[in-house]
Parts: sequence; structure tokens; C-alpha cells
Amino acid sequence: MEKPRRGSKQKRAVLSAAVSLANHPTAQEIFFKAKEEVMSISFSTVYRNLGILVDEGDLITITGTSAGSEVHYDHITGNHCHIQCSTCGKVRDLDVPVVNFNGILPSDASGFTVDGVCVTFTGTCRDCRKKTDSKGEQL
Amino acid sequence: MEKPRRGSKQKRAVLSAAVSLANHPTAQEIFFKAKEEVMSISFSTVYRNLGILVDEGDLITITGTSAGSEVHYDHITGNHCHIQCSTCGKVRDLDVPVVNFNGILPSDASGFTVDGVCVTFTGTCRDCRKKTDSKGEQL
DNA sequence: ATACCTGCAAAACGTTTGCACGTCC
DNA sequence: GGACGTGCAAACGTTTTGCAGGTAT
Repeated sequence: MEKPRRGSKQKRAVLSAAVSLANHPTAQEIFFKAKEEVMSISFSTVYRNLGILVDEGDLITITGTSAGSEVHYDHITGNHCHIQCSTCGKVRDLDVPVVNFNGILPSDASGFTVDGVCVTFTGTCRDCRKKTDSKGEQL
Repeated sequence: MEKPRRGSKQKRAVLSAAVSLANHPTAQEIFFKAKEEVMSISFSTVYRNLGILVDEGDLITITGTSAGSEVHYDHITGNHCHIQCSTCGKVRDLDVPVVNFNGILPSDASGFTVDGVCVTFTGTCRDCRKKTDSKGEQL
């Protein structure tokens, strides 16, 4: 039932862009990086391939809690946590593993089949903290 | 430095809509619900007030990992987990508390000030599972 | 009166889709 | 040759914004 997948240099470029950009890049960032490899690549192709790569398990998506509506992509697909700056939207990895959760859920999942968990902390990065402080407000 | 907030029946309608809709409503759902209370309310006003209410801590936002680009709102602002169906985008509360995390992070946060955590499980709800099964594929 | 807040309409933004062409098997 | 992949441009849905007018203090 699996569709045969042919592969293309564009797709490879998308994946390698996602991998080489360590910072949980957005689709746009991946687009520009991939463009370095395949000049002619288009947005549609990037988005299409990102979807495919996520489907195939080569990438995962990260969506933050607030700032920035863009989807971030991560080539580290194992369960780990992220923290996103609610001001600038930047995402970083956290060392905290999500192990605790693998055992917790089934009973509480009220009918859901659980296939993953996304733990995203919200916070403020040092840079944005400075800016906020100098504006004289911290809420 | 805080801006004086006047309050309005629209804002109240938005909040009470968000509260009465227990299902982690999206902005659109809140809009329609709020419209029942204040017929003349507009999208802009809903969005504006949602932003304000989140700012004020009366609501939190939930963003899933995949399906559905809309932001969901939750009036239960205490740390708790959610599970979102990756097919239909529906969000549910999980009983699992996030207590474990309050102690873990500071050292790993690499310069971030942490002010919250959003734990969203990804899964498939019973309804969507049925649909998927009947299509004969489960990946 | 002076902010703040509203409602409208238009814009912005990220993303998706339709279609014709190219490419690989 | 046929199916998959691409690129373009246009569409889409959600959210934001500019502006004129309304409302509460």
C-alpha cells in the first residue's frame, strides 16, 4: 500500500538542509538553505518534501506555544524536550528526556492511541530578556 | 507601566465563551460562541481580546504538533497535559500533571528563563482510528 | 475630552493546491 | 509511456493591522 517513492535531489536537499541547520529551522529557513544546493527549488517542493519526510519519520515538527506561527522541524526524532522563546520564537533543545512519560499515559488517554509527545517549554532567552528588562516591564 | 485596561462586554464575552467551551476551542469557535452573547462582535475583537487574555494569564494557548494550524485556547492555566489527535486536531485534557518538570529545567535551560511548559501528546482518537483502520493503512 | 475599545475591510503570513512540464524507471 | 516529482502562481485559512467611529472614565 505504500506509494513508491522515487526520491529527488530536491528532497535530499531539503533533508540535508534540515539536518545541517541545527536550530530547528522553519520551512522558510530550510527553503533558503536548500536553495543553496538546488538553486531552482521552490517553496512548494520544500513544503511537499517536508511533509513527506515527516511522514517517513525522518523529521518531526515542533510547534511552540506562542510566538511565531511557523512550524519548526527537527531531524532529531527521538523524544526530547524543546524550549521556545516566547518573544523571538527561537527553539532550543533541552537535555531533559521525556522518558517519564512513556509509562504514564495509556490509562489517561481516554481512547487515544498515543504515538508521541511534544514537550515544549516556554520561556525567554537571554537576549530577549535583556530587551524586556530595558523596556522596564517583565510581564 | 501597565496599560490601563478598560474592559468591555466583548472581552467578557470572549472569556466566558472560552470558559464555557470546555473543548479547548479555537479562536473561531470562541468567536461564534461569543457572538451569541454579543451579536455584533467581530473577529478582530475576538483575536485582540484573546491576545490580551493570554497576556493577562486568563487563558493559555495550546498548539499541537501537527494537524490543524489553529491555536487552541484553554482557560485552565495550570500546568497540565494535552493530547491532540493528529488526524482531526481535537484536543483533550490529560490527567497527567506536569509536576516532574518544575524541578528539572533551570540548569538545562541554557540561559532561558522558563515560565511554562506545554506537554502535548500526539495520537489518534478513537473516531479517527476507525477511519484509518477502514482505509486499510496505519502508517 | 481623551484614551481605550470596537467593527470593518484589507493585508499579511505561512502553507497548500492545480496544473503543465520534466524526469526517472 | 507512465507515474512520480517539480515549479509556478494562485488559492486558502488564520491571524493581524489601519482606520474611523463609539464608549467609558
